[in-house]
Amino acid sequence: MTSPHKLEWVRTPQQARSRETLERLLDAAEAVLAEGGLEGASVSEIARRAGSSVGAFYARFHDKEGLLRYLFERFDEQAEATAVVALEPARWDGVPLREALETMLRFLVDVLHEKRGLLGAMLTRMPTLPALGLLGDRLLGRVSGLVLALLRARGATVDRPDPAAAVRTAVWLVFGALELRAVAAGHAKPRESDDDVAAELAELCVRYLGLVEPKPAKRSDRRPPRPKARPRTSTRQTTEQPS
Amino acid sequence: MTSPHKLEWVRTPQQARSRETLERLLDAAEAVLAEGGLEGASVSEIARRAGSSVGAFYARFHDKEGLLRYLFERFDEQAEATAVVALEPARWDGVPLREALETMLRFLVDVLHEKRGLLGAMLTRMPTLPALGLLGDRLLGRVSGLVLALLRARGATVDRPDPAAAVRTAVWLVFGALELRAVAAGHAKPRESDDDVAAELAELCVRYLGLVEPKPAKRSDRRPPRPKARPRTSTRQTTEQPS
DNA sequence: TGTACATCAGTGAACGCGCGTTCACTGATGTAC
DNA sequence: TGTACATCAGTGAACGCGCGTTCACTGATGTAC
Repeated sequence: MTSPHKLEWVRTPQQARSRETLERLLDAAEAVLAEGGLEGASVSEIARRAGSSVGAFYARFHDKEGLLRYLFERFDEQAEATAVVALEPARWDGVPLREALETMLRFLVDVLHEKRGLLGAMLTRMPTLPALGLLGDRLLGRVSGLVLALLRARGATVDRPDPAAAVRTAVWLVFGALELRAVAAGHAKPRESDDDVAAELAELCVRYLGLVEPKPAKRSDRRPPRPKARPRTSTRQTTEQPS
Repeated sequence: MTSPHKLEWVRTPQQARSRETLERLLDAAEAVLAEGGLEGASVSEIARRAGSSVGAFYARFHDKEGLLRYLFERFDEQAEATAVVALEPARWDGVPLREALETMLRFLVDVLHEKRGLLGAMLTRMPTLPALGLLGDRLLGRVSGLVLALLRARGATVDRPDPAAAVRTAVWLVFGALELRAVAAGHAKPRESDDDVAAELAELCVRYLGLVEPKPAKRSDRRPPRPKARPRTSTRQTTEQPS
């Protein structure tokens, strides 16, 4: 809400009441998208689910496109903020690389499944909205950079001529596969368990990147991993920095 | 046209003239899907592009849903038939595994890009049409089986506890990543060249599966690879067996 | 604190547009004798 | 081969429905004095 460029997509609320309405509309939109896809997400349905009205919707957004753009941009911001927190080297002090990878990937499986409605909508809109592709590209680049930094901070070596490019490809592979899985899933549970998928993707990273970690110093203060940060639920903005 | 279950989605044409109209409608539908996605693919637009009329459309299909189901099923059949031909061990006699992989993956990049409209539509419809997910699952299983058979026929070893599962995962990764790339691309050219992508995916397969091929027998009749089979353009059915 | 007024927020019926679908009709093809 | 009829194929205007969007109106909140 504080970033000024968002004024393009949403009419800034002036009172607490309308801010709440806005949040409810956003939550409802994501819920409806997850259940019925873009086709089931009519403005009246979104308003109904939010316990609001069509008029209230248009008091907040210039048009339906505005809602979608706002949701996409918010997703991008939340994803990046979460990645920054999750990939901070300090968070994984004393945790073996493979375990760290698995924990992160398991988390990613859940997030992408939760956001499958939004992801599906983004995929649908991508051919028409080239800016969306750029958004995805930017996020991919940002996450890859963070992963590379994390690996370097741990002193892990990547057995590839161009580690940066290889990491980028690995991130792309993981996102592509999980996005396909999440969007294709619908409500049905896929055949492989989420844990198995996370473990396999960790295996993929280790093998594809040729990851080797230096022997850990046998410190006695090895802490167990702290629980991973969850992305903010859509009722709050996630622009604050990681602590 | 010969498989009887298709009668559900399409009204079998009786004359050559109407068969041609049907083909033109199908081609137009794919073209329109590729350009404007599901949203741009109205019945009147499809008919217009086919140089036909709305009435002619409904003479062939019960409804719009019928067209989509037919296209999806035809894609599935063509994909499977192409996979059978492309993954036949004899085709790759004397070709090193890595080169074979790269050639096949390069081909896959092109096909998925060509079919990006249809793939996008399938992704959009998947949450609503659970049958589509099953279709994808079946194809994934079938292709994985063929890949595994090809590897075995060549005497290549897979350094994984459960080779079948690992191959399946690899196929899933490749499809997911390429589908994301193709659908997200729209008309813009992605940053990495198609050749680079194919090479990287080959690297992925070799490393992730721990592929090792036995030294080739130094036969003098080592033939160069025959050109890969192209999938049939939509003006012909692809139910014939590989020669 | 109380009152008057301006602005913000929300409501839901109404409108117009584009879509999927139908249908009365015309033209082309095949068949019987 | 020619003619009469039946069926197949195609046309495009018309219909109805649901969608996105607007707007006249009511209610809530904030502010000036």
